[in-house]
Amino acid sequence: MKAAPRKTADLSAQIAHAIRDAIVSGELIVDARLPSEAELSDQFKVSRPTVREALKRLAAQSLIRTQRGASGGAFVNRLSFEDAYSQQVTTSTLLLSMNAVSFDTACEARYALERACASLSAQRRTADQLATMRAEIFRQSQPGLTDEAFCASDVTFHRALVDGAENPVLSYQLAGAVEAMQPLMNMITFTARSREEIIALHTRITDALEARDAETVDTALVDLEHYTRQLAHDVAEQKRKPA
Amino acid sequence: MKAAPRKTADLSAQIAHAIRDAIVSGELIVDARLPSEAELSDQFKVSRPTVREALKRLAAQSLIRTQRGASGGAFVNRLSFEDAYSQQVTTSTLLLSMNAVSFDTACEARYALERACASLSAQRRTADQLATMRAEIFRQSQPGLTDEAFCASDVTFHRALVDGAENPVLSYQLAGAVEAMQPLMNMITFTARSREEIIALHTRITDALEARDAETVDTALVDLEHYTRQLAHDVAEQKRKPA
DNA sequence: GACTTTTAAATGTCAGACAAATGAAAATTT
DNA sequence: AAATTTTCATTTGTCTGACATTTAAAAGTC
Repeated sequence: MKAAPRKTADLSAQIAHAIRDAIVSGELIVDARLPSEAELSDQFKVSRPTVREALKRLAAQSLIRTQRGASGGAFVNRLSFEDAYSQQVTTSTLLLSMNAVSFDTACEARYALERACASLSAQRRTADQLATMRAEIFRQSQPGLTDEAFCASDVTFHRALVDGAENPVLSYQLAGAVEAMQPLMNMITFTARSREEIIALHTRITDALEARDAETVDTALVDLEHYTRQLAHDVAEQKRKPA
Repeated sequence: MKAAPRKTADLSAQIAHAIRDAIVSGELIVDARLPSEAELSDQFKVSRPTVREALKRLAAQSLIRTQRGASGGAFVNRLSFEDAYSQQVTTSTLLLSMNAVSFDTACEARYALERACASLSAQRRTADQLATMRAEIFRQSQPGLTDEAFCASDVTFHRALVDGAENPVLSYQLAGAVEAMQPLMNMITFTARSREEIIALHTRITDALEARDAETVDTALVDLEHYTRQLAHDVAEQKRKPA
């Protein structure tokens, strides 16, 4: 953890980078306590506010956690899947909203990833996950449901599908993508007719999953992707000439 | 962008959250200039160092950039695919190293995602990408290559395969996963025999891609996954009894 | 008009101080 | 002696005020 000055960046950025490298390289292991802010100030020959800014940068990435009081300090954080997942959601959401990624592109990516999980889910799905999916299908069929609630249920349904793969790395990657797309999905108004269609596809997916029929799950997901993109396309058309 | 106090967290965390919400909600658009640190201090009724800590948190996530001098300040950053990608690499790397994700799990996730891209790549691959892949295959066949260089070339090869899908969302997601696995891959010693096998599979993939034969690409990737996992398994065996 | 100088505004950094939390040791009580 | 309370040192959180540095625009000069 030595002060390796890179380019001419802020001191706080340099220090954050140095500490981050120490963590990534394993020099600082999980739950290890960093030197106190005063000690870091001495080591890096900077003031305490500068050290603090560096530590806040790391805290923002969930790399460290801090605790006040005696025997307190900054500790290397074990990055949980949840932390990683929420960071991914934020990043993906911003990427989608700020870079004007088209709905088609996002949709294609999402279903491509989801289909990658599907074959694994077909092998490994538990009764629990099937129950979750069927419960969400039931919820989706309730007449009084708002569009937002319908979409939220949709997310839960697909998360269950993804979690069925029993691979936390896949779950974390994909769940981020699915959730990040929710705002875009919310912009689509679901008519009673389109909900019916989606529920039918969800049922087809769940049935196939129960039968461990990977191929049918795959084709159903392809159909769902096409249908979703068609819906988005129709909404865009309608907006252009709202006669 | 009002001061909405959440729980009993640090002030800097609260402020960072408030500003982040303003960005995500679109209240602050790309390239918009935030109020100066002094003005933010007044608005949130905190001191400048506290505001600065909040801003550093946001800077760590590439949500803002700062510029010194007159007409300088903090600006909402357009999150580039590159920024998102490097964040994803960091997060994925830490997740893999700190959570003791098994090689099998990581490998399975990686190839599942990669196969998701493959069918799209088969449709859209350009001559350029094919050329890159063949160049890397050639590099991999050079006898003097170190294991690290072999792995690096492997990453480049697979990135080209993923980029062939012409879907930046997929590229950003998957490239992170592939790169994060490199340290794990580096731990595998590639004998001349195993390199030969891998090169043969890479060639099979590239040929199939050139012929736009999605199915063969898929099966070749399945074979490559199995072979990679077998190699890792053998290495683990060898370590247990290095007779 | 083109160039140079000045200036004001903003971030970057520093120093010192106090507040608040917290665990451990010391003192007190039972 | 055991249990409880008090004290205390350590560490982060926050504030105040100041100065350094950068930078673009305004003012001045040729």
